[in-house]
Amino acid sequence: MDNSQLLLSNQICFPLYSVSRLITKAYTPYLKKMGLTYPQYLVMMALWEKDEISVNQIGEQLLLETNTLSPLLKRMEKMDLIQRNRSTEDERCVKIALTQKGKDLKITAIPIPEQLLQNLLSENIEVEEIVHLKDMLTNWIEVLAKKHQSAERHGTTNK
Amino acid sequence: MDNSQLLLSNQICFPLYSVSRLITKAYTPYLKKMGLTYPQYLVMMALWEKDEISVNQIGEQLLLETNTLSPLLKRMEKMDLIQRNRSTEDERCVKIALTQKGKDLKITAIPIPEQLLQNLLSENIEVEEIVHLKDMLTNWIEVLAKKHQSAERHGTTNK
DNA sequence: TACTTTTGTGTCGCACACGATATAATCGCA
DNA sequence: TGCGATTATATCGTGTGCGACACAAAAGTA
Repeated sequence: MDNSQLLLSNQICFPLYSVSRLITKAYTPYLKKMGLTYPQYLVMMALWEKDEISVNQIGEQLLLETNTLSPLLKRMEKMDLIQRNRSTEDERCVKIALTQKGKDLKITAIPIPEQLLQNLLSENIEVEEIVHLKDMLTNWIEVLAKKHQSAERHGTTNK
Repeated sequence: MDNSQLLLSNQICFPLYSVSRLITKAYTPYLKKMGLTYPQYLVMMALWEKDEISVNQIGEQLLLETNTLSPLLKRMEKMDLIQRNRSTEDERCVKIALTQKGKDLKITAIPIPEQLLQNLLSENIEVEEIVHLKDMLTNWIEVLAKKHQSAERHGTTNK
């Protein structure tokens, strides 16, 4: 029987999974200095871009569910990086706002992407290749995330 | 100050992280029928390729540490998919062998990669793009994993 | 041989991810 | 207005990942 497709080397999933973890690992030493984990760093970047957004809005940007974000945000509140406040207009919403400490951390974070880039370049990976990869993946996100969202709306769980 | 690099949209890390999770999620319904999680599926693929290998060898292929694999393999043993036996030549090694049930599961698994591929193609993602992406990422793995291994050998923990 | 180092596996603790489900607030509509 | 459907957030349970560390077996070395 033909099982060549079952070879690890022939699947797109495994390289994606591995490279994602390897890149996260490459970030870790830099983030550790700030006391952040990688997903926490993503939340901070979302907030540095636009402050005072709801849990849901963060989830839409990072493609994370609230059941992942809720505990994560509570940890970040305990670290005094953010504040969680229930919105007055809509009591269901929890607005996430940066504390001064959270805002200040941005200065420390700014050089990190450049340092990571230099890391990759020193490994003989070309800038063009990185940009190309980023654009391809961003396109995939659009396609795959849209599918996921529409599946949610129409209810995949046939209870 | 210039902080354009801090934008989520300008980083390679975030698309990698998201697409990896989205692809894993695309696999989940197929794997669920077999009672496997995604990392368990990876272990099974490694074993279908070559049976009776050590925990370490699985870790080298999947780029996972033994502290991740040990509990995972114990769960798979409880599911009667594999057997764990300490090697007689080297008492430190634990050899992982497929059970009959584990071997039989391969038949069920064979059509999965093709189905996933069809999923992607129906989203207007070209085969050439997938192959291209796979090759690029496989190259990155080589570069990033080698770096990681050499860092381990020379000891990053300066105790 | 005795002792140090390395190797292979494992436990522990912490932080995600996410499916399933709960709960309260808001919305939509008859 | 009233009430079922939807929405926003959260809790719980399970399964990874991984840093730190433990421990025994094997390898290296004086």
